[in-house]
Amino acid sequence: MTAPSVVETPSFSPLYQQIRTLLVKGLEQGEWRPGQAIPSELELAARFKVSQGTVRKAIDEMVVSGLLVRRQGKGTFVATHAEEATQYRFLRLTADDGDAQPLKRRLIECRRMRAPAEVARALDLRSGDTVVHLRRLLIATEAVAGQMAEVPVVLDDIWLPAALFKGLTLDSLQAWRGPLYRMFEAEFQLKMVRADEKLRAVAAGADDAALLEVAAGAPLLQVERLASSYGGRPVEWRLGLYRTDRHHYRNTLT
Amino acid sequence: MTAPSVVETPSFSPLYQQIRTLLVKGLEQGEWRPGQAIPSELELAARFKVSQGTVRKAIDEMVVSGLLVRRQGKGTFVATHAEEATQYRFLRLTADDGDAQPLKRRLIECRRMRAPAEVARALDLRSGDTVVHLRRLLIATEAVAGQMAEVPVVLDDIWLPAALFKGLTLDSLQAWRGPLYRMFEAEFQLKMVRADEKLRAVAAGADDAALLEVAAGAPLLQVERLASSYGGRPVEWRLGLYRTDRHHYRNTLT
DNA sequence: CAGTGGTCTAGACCACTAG
DNA sequence: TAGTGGTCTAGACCACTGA
Repeated sequence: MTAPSVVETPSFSPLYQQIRTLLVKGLEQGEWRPGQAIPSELELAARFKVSQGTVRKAIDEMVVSGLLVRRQGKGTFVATHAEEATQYRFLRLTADDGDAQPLKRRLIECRRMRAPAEVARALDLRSGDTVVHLRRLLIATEAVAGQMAEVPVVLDDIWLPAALFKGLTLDSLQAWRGPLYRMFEAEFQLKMVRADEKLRAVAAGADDAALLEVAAGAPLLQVERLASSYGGRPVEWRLGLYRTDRHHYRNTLT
Repeated sequence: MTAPSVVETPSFSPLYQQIRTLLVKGLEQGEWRPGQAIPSELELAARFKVSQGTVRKAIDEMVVSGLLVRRQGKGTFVATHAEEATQYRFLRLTADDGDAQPLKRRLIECRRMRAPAEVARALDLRSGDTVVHLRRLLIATEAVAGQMAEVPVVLDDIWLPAALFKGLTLDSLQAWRGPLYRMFEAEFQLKMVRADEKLRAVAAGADDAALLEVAAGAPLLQVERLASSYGGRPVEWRLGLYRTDRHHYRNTLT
């Protein structure tokens, strides 16, 4: 048989990469929503006029990069922040004693503003564009001196391009029960696919210290995160301050 | 053709996984050393009596996990810490301005001792076993106030099971030019394959502060690392203190 | 040029899921 | 049972490397 061609995408790259590109485009355009199944491998092979193996290889890569999830006997599904075993897929903070109590959320602020220079640069906006600024606490429930107590562990400042988050208000946020990224997925059709973080140790300022219930000047782990959606398009910039007296940030290198 | 079998490994798992296991065993036993080529795919297929595609899939996984490296037209090679583009494959610290000057090393200490409880637990030793304790600085050369200056950025305390590092001395370490993990590979046939890190923000103690040339109490990024070799066997435990005033620890989530 | 990894096909059979 | 992903084969051709 002669080599098939995917006429829709010119340019020369392996077939399976072209197919991956087409599938990613489908995800971007919402052809298949998070949690839904994409067509079967044989169906896609027929549609693109390639063999099942080629489709398989394209899907393999997307599975590795966290875009899709396979379930044997059922199908291949669009990855979602909804049904993660762990509530927070991107949060690398773990309790030292390993217990994984769910975290409580407390929203402190939600307002629209002109993008500060640093935020505009990170989100690739023009310096005048409007952003939504959120500030919130994540609170752990843990045994302290024999008593169960609520201890704030994360203070996040979050900036979002207002153009992408129309209708986001303090009320709608407070009504939402569940992780932010799940809400972004459900309400704004924006799926966070990748995040790049820069970590530093910093001394707590007075305000942040008060919110996190530590002494001013106490060491905190600062996590600067740029999260992006399918095309690598930056969609959120956040600055987190983590208390690491009873928690730590875990990472694996290979 | 009837299904082939790999008689050497009973148990039921996919053929390609059995082959991966055999290849990993070859790496553990030093059949192929870091930097060397393993046999070609066709040769391995013949040896194991499977098709090339099956060997390919086994190798694919090992490439993803960083054990092997493919070079088209040349062969498949055992990954090594020797010829990394970046000198330090496992060091996630980056200068804020992005410039990647090589770091200088200064060895402060190398002595044998009974394993402290914490170290013994991490390295899976009995609490009486001997360990080698190293202490060293990594020093960056950077422009400070228009002048090039040497600034200490990392202080590492490193513990190694003495039984695995016979003959390691301060002199031999100081004679070695290059990353530590390259030396472990070359001198002790121990390749670091994986590392698990726990990050915290801490306040600098007096001694550490002096070595890193910061004020006592200054915030530092503490990186606890357990590095392991092929079988997942822990081989090194280290506690690093990173200055993050001009550097940051980078990480990508997917 | 021969030898390597890289892509692609076509078809077989297995393992799992669900009606 | 039908439909899905998972494994495996055999063989074709391409792209790159180095003698």
